[in-house]
Amino acid sequence: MIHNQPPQASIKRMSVYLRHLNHLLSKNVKCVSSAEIATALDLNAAQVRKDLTYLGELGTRGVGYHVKKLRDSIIKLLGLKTIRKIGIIGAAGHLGGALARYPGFDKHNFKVVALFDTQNIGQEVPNVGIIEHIDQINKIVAEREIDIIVLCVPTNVVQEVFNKVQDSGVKAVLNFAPIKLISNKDIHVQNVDFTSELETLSFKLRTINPE
Amino acid sequence: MIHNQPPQASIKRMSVYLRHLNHLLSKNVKCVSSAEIATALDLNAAQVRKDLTYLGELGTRGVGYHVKKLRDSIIKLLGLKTIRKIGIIGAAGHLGGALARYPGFDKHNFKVVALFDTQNIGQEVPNVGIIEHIDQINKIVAEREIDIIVLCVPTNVVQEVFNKVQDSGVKAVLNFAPIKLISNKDIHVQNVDFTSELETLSFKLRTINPE
DNA sequence: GACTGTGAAGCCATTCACAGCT
DNA sequence: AGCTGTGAATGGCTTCACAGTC
Repeated sequence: MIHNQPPQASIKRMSVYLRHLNHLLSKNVKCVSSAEIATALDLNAAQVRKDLTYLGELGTRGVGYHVKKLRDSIIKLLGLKTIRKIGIIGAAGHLGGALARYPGFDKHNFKVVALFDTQNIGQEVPNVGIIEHIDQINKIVAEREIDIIVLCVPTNVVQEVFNKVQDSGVKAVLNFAPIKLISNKDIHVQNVDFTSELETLSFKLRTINPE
Repeated sequence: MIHNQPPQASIKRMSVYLRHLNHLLSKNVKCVSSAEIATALDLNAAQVRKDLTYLGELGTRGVGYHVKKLRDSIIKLLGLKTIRKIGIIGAAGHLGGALARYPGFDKHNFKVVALFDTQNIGQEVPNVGIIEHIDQINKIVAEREIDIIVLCVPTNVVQEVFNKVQDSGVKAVLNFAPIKLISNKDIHVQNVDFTSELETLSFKLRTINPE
């Protein structure tokens, strides 16, 4: 059967599968069934199978999936065979600084190669690098072949900073500010919005414990 | 018309509307149409109207929506009329520390009332509080009426910590670790998974720039 | 004329159910 | 027997299109 692009929802789950497969590999598990994956991740087994067919027909009927093959296919699908290079803007702030020091990037095939801010220029984050001025962004993006810019700047300046990022030629942005960024170019934007998640929790609490 | 509970997707957008309405209020805008909201937030106007009817029939045909009334209704729907109290576990870490210092909580009707860790007990986060040992969680949750626990602990211990959190009687958890938490009680869990967002970006980059 | 509220239609994602391998 | 791959059925969300109101 010919497979189209996997839908957005499947892509999100691919990340989740990838982590679980890494976990299984670390426990030396060689083979896994869709039902086992579904149980571990609280999903439907049919959905797991349907998602995995976007990778090709990797399973063996009556047996299951080969963990390593599956993992490698997901890494390939997600474009993680080569390490993705990240630049963090707002690295002098608390959140930016925390991300710069996040130890999990290596394991996930990402690498922080640049730190930007308008303050604390020259300050070093051990094992990562030195904070550089955001005005250098065009040059540094090109030189270090940055794939993704992570925006950790206050909400009131994020649109302005985002405009500079667009001009730098970067094609993907991860935005931590709780605001919809307006873009005029073809640039991919994903948002991490913990405020919204907190408000969702607040709503759910309300249904248990209404006024 | 009788309205049921708004669907999950609408709740997520309520957060987004709330922020936009706050923004409009700060610019002294009194009245807004569904089309204006839709343009600003990159949504469909019919969807905005449908979402807003979950709040009741607040609009005026031919005119639009009263910004303040709309805002108050969303705050009520999301259960944010009373401030929601937050406890942060892993407050001695980089991410937990950054969240403890996040200045946006006030504006969003959340308040950090407890900081937990197993290290750096007694250390102070200015204007927030002192880091206390996680073994105190049951007592502190009850005393300070904590609504939501934010988990900023390393992936390899998060399930273990989550088990303690469940026993503490808290009813909502925001988890920053990239793993599916297994729960045995009725507890609401939302996840913030920036690793997954990064992998989504990596996938999108791949379609521009395939191997 | 402008804009809301909403049934109906359309679209996407999930789940079912079973044929097809091993 | 056990498990995958997948068409068909279902369910949920989004968008259309227009009647209803100011």
